Parts: sequence; C-alpha cells; structure tokens
Amino acid sequence: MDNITIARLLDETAALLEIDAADPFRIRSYRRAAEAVEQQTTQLSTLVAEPKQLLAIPGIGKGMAANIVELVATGTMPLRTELLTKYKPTMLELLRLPGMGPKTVALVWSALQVADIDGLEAAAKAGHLTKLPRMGEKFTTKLLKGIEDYRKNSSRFRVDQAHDHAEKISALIRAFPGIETITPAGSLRRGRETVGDLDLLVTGPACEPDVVAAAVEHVATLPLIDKLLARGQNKVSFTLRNNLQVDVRLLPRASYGAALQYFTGSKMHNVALRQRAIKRGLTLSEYALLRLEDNKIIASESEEAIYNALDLDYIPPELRENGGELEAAATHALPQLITLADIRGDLHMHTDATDGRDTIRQMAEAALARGLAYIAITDHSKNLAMTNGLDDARALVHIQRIREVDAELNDKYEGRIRVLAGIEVDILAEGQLDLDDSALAQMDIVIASVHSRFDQPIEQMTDRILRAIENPHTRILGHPTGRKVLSREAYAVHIDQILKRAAELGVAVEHNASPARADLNDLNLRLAKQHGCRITVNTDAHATEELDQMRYGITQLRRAWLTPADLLNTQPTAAALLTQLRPKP
DNA sequence: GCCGTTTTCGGCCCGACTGTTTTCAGTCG
Repeated sequence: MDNITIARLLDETAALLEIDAADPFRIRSYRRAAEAVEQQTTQLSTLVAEPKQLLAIPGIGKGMAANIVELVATGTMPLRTELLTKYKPTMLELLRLPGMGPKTVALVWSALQVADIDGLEAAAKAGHLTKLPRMGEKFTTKLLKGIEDYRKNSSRFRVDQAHDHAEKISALIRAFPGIETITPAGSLRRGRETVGDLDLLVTGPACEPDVVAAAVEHVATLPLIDKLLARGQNKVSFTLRNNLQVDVRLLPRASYGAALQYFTGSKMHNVALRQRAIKRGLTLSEYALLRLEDNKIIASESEEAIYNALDLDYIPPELRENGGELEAAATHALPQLITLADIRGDLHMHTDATDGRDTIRQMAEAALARGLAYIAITDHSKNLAMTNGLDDARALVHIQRIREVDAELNDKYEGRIRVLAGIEVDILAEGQLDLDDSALAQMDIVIASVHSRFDQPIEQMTDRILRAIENPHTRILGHPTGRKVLSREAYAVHIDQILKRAAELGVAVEHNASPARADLNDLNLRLAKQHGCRITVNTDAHATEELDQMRYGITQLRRAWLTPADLLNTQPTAAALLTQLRPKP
C-alpha cells in the first residue's frame, strides 16, 4: 500500500467521523495525519516493522501509527470498518456537493435513507428535501445545480494531478532500455486546466516495429496499473486506481512527429490542418504527411517539418484550438508567447505568519533559486480567521519584519532578490476591506480578494468587488474567480464589468497560477486583454515548492495568446514594477 | 487523536455568510 492510499483512507475516515458527529479535534488529527503521510518521501509500508520511525512524523502518534500498521497489513482498520457498517461509502461523495456538509449528509441518511448522488437528486426533484428542517426551496434549487456541475467536472482531472501521474508513469516506462523520449500529448500538452485522459507518446530504439513487443510487455505490466483495458501491437490502455485512463503509444522515430501532432489535437485544429493539406495535394495522418499522387512521405519525424511543409510557422501546442492560429502561422503573425523565463517576480505568497508553511526568508531564497528578481509577501488579513489572519497591529509588525529580511538579503545577494511588503485583504460583504487604510498605506502591494462563496445574488457580488477596487489602496484584484457555483454565462457578465472598471482605475488583475483556482480563468484572461487590464500572474504559494506552480499559470497565459508585454511581472526589477502599478494615494 | 507538558490532562485556527429562521445551525474558507 502506497502513501497516497494510506492518506486517502485516513482522510475518508475523517469524513466518516464527521458524518458520525465525532469529536472535531479527533477528526482534525485524522486529517492532519493524512496530510503528513502524503508529504512523506519514503514509503511508510517499508517502515511498519519499525513503528518508532512512524512516531517521528509530526502528527502521527501512538494511535495513528497503529492505524497505519493495520492499514498496511490488512488494507483497512477497525475504526473504518466500524464506521462503514453504519454509513455507506457513497456518502463521502455527497460531501463534495455545495451546501452538503457532514450534518446534512447524516440528516438525509437518517430521514430518507439517501446515501448517494442519484438518490439525492431524486429526493430533491420529488420535493422530499423541503420537508426536512432547514432545507427549503432555495436550497433544493442550488443543490440540483451543484449536482449538475459536479457531474460535468468530476470525470476530468486537474492539470497538476495529471502532470504528476504523467511524470510517475514516464519514469517507470523510461526504466526499460531503448526508450528515449516520452511526451504527454492531448489536452495536457495543450495546457488545458483539466484533462479527461492521459496520452503518453513513447519513442526510442525499443519502439521500432521488429522489437516493440518487449516494450509493450513492460508497459502492460507496470505496477501502478489498476485495470488493463486494452493491449495492442504498439498501444497499451489502462486505468489507475483513481480511474484516470492512460493511453501509452510506442512509436518508431520515423513517425513520431506526425503522431505527436495528431494526438496533441485539438480535434478542430487537426481538421483544419488536414483540409489545408488536401488543398496542397497532401494528406495528413497520424503516421505522416504524404503527397497524394505518389504517397511519398513529405514529413513525419518532427512537428516542425509537418507545419513547415504546409507553409506554416511552427504552432505551439497551447494555441492549437482552431482559434485563428493557422491564419497567423501562415502570415508569420504568431505572437511571441510568454515563457517561464520571462517572469521576473511573483507578487502573491503566504508565510508561516498565517497559513503558509515557510518563512519570509525561505520563500525569498526559493524565489531566487527559481530565477526571480523580486517577490511580494502577501499574508492573509484578520477576516480569514482560520488562517490566523493578521489584524492591523500584527500586519504592521509583519511588514517591518519583511523590510528587515529584504535588507538582509539585499546585502547578502547583492540586490539579486528584492522582497516587497504586502497583504492579501479580504473583501467584506459591503465591499470594504478588512484592514484600516492607515495600515494599507504602509504596504507596497495590496491584493484584494473575495474568499466567501459566490452564491449570493451575482449583482451583489459584482457590486461588492467593484467597491473594493474603488478603494485607492487596492493595487491588485486577487483570484477573481471564486468557486464554481456560477454558470459561465453569468460569470462572463459579472467579470466583464469588473475588468472594465479595473482597467479604468489602473488596478491590476491577478491571474492565479494555482491549478486549484483554474476555473473560468480563460474568460478572465480574454476579457482582461480586451479591456486593456494590467495583468499579473502569481502563484499564491503557501510553501516554497508551490512556487513551481508558476508553470501552470504560464501555459494558461500562452493559451490566451499573451506576450511578455501583456504582463506586469515581466518588469525586470521591483522598482520598475512599482512604477507600473496604480499610484499610492 | 496529537501534543507538550504544571507527566496527566487540557488545549487544539475562528468568524462571515446563508437559509430558514423568530435566535440559529450549518457550511465554508
């Protein structure tokens, strides 16, 4: 049993305890243990013979160590087994629906014997829920919408998770001699926020037709395969334990480019490309670009050769959506897309002063190691009580500390990294910020973000954000997307008004690189560019390694055709950046 | 259930917002 599975089972147990109305602190220790297990780099299953080593992990005590030993030995543990006799495992899924917490899940179970999503939907439609305490018309409507959204999204995986799986699988495949290149294709390569399944294209000497069978055998017997779906001459399909489907194709060098092009898509881009080929007397397939009259191979080894043979500049995968990229490539008018190296600073991150894990200095040095020239430390303000958010007094002490670290590092690294002092303030219901102007006046960067749910009337939410950006201290509007309670259409109207006003005021709009916030980001970026907004891409990191999430932000920016000039934090220095922000009042 | 001790048990991140209330429980961040 691997750490991920142990963590999942502990987390599930926590959820079941919640439904069982157990001691909240006991629940929390199961959650914390799950997190701790997930972060471990060594497999705990190799440590169970030495429980002392388990106890060394913070958050794992005697009881939890016994649980882990039991899990590894038997696949389950007594508490979990006991809870599962009282409740159904499908109830865990109900907790993922908006408005459904442990109390409500327990209620519909005891009152209606409803334990899964289909049953809940039926009960809602039949009007059975309104008979229950605290559940009325509005709740039912919202719930049905939530179920619809959940079904739409639950079969897809977030890009960062898909990326991690791709890395893990690739490492295992690469262990086979004669494998040289493994590239994830499909929507992952195009930089979509979510992917349906994972396409891995593999090539190298071991993939040539006469020897490929051995490599196929290696792939079909990988240890992480849950269900083997299909196994052909050069293709293996399987699912992982989390139901992610993986298609691995082993291809000879000669047709690798054509295959990469074909399986990267998108479908619409490929259709348009094949039409272009036919007009030129050529035909494009997953094997090669051929001349129709004599089947002569024109190009197949590389994507560049294929695009060039069709009189096109090379089109980066992120643009392949049939959204004008073919026309632009034909006239040498493709934009010089932003790259990770263009990003010089990151303006949104947290430290151990609130809900981050690392110190100001650690964050700064990690940023320097990633080639950044400046960062802003922007911890939470007091309204986010659960994060230990800063009140005015603590915020002022904190920026004092930031300035000290900035001075120290400025000396130590000769100005190669600068640390700006900031705060991420919360936007309250009436649109006011939750710290005093006198404190905000001391900050280099004030990010105003909504943290509550987007389920109040949308006009009210729009109004709330508009008021917040009118505050002259607001320099950046943080992660404007909220949670996915809104329809795309309603969100478009809402964000359009906000971005228009932000552009007028000179308030920058944040593109949050964290994949957890990726919903609706494409709309934000398109409209922001349209309105001439200043855009900044930030990680919102809570630990040093989360600074690496910048790469996901970059692909989304590339998908929106953004160039370095479209972004604020491509400015070379902190001083240059500050001149680009809305002036302090 | 974990932790750090006053080594035996008390403390453990808290407050805004919603819907259905008629004074608040539940969810969420």
